[in-house]
This record gives sequence, structure tokens and C-alpha cells, in this order.
Amino acid sequence: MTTDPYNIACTHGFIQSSCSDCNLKGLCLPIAMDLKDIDRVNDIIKRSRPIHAGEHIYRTGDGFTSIFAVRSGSIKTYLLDDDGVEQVTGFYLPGEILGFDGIGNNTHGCNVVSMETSTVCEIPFERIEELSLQIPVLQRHFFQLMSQQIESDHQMMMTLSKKNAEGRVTTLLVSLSNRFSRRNLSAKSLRLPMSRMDIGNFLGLTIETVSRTFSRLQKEGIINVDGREIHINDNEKLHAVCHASK
Amino acid sequence: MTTDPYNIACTHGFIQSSCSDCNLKGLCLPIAMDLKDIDRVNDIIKRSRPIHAGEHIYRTGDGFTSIFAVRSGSIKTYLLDDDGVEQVTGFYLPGEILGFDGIGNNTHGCNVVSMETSTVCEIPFERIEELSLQIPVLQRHFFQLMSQQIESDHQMMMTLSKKNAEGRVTTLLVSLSNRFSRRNLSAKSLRLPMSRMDIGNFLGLTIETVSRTFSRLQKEGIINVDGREIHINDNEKLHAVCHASK
DNA sequence: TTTTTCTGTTGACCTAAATCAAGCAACCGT
DNA sequence: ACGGTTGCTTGATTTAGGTCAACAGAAAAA
Repeated sequence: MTTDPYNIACTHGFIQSSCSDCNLKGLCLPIAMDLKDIDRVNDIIKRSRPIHAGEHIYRTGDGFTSIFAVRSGSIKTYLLDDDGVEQVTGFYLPGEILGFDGIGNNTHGCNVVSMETSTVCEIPFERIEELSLQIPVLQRHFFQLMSQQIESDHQMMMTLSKKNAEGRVTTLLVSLSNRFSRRNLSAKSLRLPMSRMDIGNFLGLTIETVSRTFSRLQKEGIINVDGREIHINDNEKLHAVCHASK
Repeated sequence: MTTDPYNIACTHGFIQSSCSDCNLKGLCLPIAMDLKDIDRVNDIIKRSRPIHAGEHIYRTGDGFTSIFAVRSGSIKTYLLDDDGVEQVTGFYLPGEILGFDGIGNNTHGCNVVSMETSTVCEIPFERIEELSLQIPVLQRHFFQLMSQQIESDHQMMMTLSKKNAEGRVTTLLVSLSNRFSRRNLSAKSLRLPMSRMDIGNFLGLTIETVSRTFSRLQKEGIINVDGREIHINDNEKLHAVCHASK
């Protein structure tokens, strides 16, 4: 029995205990992985107690030891520039893995904060590296996860560089809708886990512009907006706007 | 003796033949690597013939087999959006490695084109994966390289999201200056390998704005501009503008 | 309960950069 | 030497989104 605060929740039985039972395992771990190898991974993973909204998991400059998989809730990552101004660099939903920056110089390269009550799996990186030497499919999987992060960051650079406000907002909505539906949640009705502030920050827009864009999309009948509740009325048009914008 | 077109140049002796002799090896490969391990890597690397300006190394959708290290010259990567509009996603100088997108789904995720006559080392990825299972420091090195790519992409997202034209242009200049000086080239005098078009595209600005920004920086005595030749007169001020902008 | 705070919306105005347009120098193939 | 193309610069005008300001509803505090 551990006394590690991150792991202690397990001993009270209020979160599930095994990767092999986890309905997100197809996202975190390679699909084609032996049960016995899954168990080996499972043995090194520490499951967190619930992390409250606004609570940080780590900060820039903290020593890098682990990457994290989101189990439930939602997480945002952000940088601080020289003047302490925040730049949101990503939103992470259950099944998604964060912390791949930080490997480069053994120091975390960003800040990670929970946007609502969340739980995460902590994956000690050195242990995973050791396992990856022994389980080729695992090494490949982590190369792939990092590669996907790079690809999606490049898409984001395209969005920031080329798209206008409408294009940016709709791109985020489409991305969230896809990611929710991958977890068998509704692709049509979603509750945004982040504030207008965070959306604007992430997309390089002011909150006013984000708000106006939501209002305009609603007036055009494409979505319905009620605070953070979004309903996609016309997915066709949403995609059209998303592609056509700018 | 190979007849592989990428490798045939070696047999004519006009490019150097070994990683262990390469003055860029500290960038591509871990510093703390045995000579015999370097030789094992060397054995799987294919060195290219010179690639001319405008020639592509691969394109989006091509089957992924290799990553590439720039040996000489300079390379740009770009995406095409649904309408065929180009988005430059990176510039790569000697010693830098590209192609880490593409691992995710076994297909290259971007287009790669030479901006001037360049040579590259082709690193077959499956072979490197095998070697990485046997040489832990090599596995670690590739995780680090990918992590650094992610970090620098996040910095770029910050630049695109938060900085004005002056901030974007000076950020690029500072980055290029640092990367040139890492190769023992002048940090003060540099020849831009890319056109104004590419700079603007990369930075999310029009060529006119890029040009005007260069002119303004020159008028302020911070840099001297002569076409693609840039001289940094006041590094202090350049950094100041770079940080202060917006 | 009232008051305060926080988050989001909307309006009026302003500004940085895009767009449109012209011109110039270098380089091309002929 | 010549017309044509390409890459870059500069000027005039327009516009998308930023800034400033007011307000409203919900939630938290008193």
C-alpha cells in the first residue's frame, strides 16, 4: 500500500485500478499490446486523486519526471512570456497525453492546470523509457504520440497564421466535437470546459471577438450558444465556414 | 558500392562519408555516444546528392520511411490547406532534423523543399527504431529531439498568437542568428536563405508588411538590410524590440 | 436579503496590418 | 541589347479585430 498522495486514492477504491479495464486504453496505449505488457505498464502508472479546477499539476521549470494522461475532466497547458503574459498552448481531454515538452532538457516547458475537477494518470518517463526498450510496440507508440502532437501543433500554426476570427473559432469547435465523439460523447451538443478568456487566448483573439463570433454563428443558425453549452445545428455549414474562412 | 541515387555521391568522394567525421554530429546524435555506436548509426544513413533549390524531398501523403538531417543548405517545410494555400511550418538549417510528423500515421504530414542547393542525410526510421531499442542513449536522443520540436512549435504558437509584425520579424531574426552562431557562423551578419514571401507566410504576415518592418528596423539603426543580407547593428535593441513588441 | 465579483455580451471607436497599386532592380531566355 | 518575369520596396486606402466602455446575469460573499 502506497502513501504517495497521487496514488492513495486507489487504496480507497474510488477510482478504477487497472489500465486493462480502462475504456481509454486505446488512446493512451497501443491497441495491439499484449495483456501482460499492459500489466507491466499498469504497474508503473500512478493514478491521481481528483485535481480541482485551477489546481496546477506542474509548472514551467519544474523537474521533468513524468508525462500525464488525462483520465477525466479537462486540462489546459500554457506558457508565460517574459512579461508574465499567458499563452494557452493546448486543451487536453480524457485519453489525451501531455507533457512531451520537457523531455528535451529535463525540465517542464509549460504550465499545466486543471480546468475542472479532473483525474490524471502519471506515467514516470524513465520507467516508460526502460519498458520501451523491451516492448518495441510501446516505443513506436510514444514516437507516434509525439509525432501526432507535432502534427496538430502545425495545424494550429496554420490556423493562427492564416485564419480569421470565424475560422479560428469554428476550427476549435470542430476539433472539440471530433474529440468528444471519439469518446462516444455527443458530437452535436457539447459543454465547453474552458472560459471565453481561455478560448481567446488560445486562438489569438480577444474575449470580445470570441463572444461576437459565437453570436454571429448563432444568428446564422449554425450553432446555439448558451454560455458554455454549445449545440451544433448545422454541421455542414460549420465545416463550410471553418474551411472558407479567410 | 551502392547504386542508390541518394548514396551514389559518396562513391565519387565529393561529400564526406562518415558521421564520426561530421562536424554536425553533436546536433544530430547524442554527444555521449560510443564511437562504435556512431558507426552503427552511420551504417544505416544514406547521404544525398545535392538537392537543388525548389526540389522536393517528399510531399504530404508520401509513405513515411525516413527522417532527414540537413547537412548543408537550407530546407523549408509547409502544409497545403484545403484550397491549396501554402503555410510554411518551419525552416531547417544544417544539423537540424525534420520529418518527425509522419510517424503518427506512416504518411508524411507536410511538404519539404530545398530553398537552395542542399544536402541531407536520410535516416531510415525503422532501422533507427531497431537501433534505439539497443542503444538507450539513442532512444532518449530521439525523444529529446521530438520534444524540442514540440517546444519550439509552442513558442511559435505564442509568437503567432501574441506578437505584432515587429515582434514576429525580430523573433525570427533572433532565432536565425542563434542557430547560425551555434554552427560557428557569424551571429551578426547573416544571409537569409528564404524569400520575403516565405518569411511572411511563416509569420502570418504579407510580404509588404515584412518589407516595411525590415525598413523600419533599418531606419531605427537596429539592422542593415540589403536584400537577403542582414547585418545586426544593435543586438541589444533587437532583443528589446523582440520582447517588447505588443 | 443585498452587495460584490466574475463571466460573458454588445456597442462605439480606433489602429495595425491587409489590400490595392505603382515602380524599381536583378535576372532570365532569346 | 531586349522584353518578360520575379523579388522587393513604398505609398494610399480599407478593414478586421483590438480597445474602451457599459451592462446584465449568475454565483459567491456578506
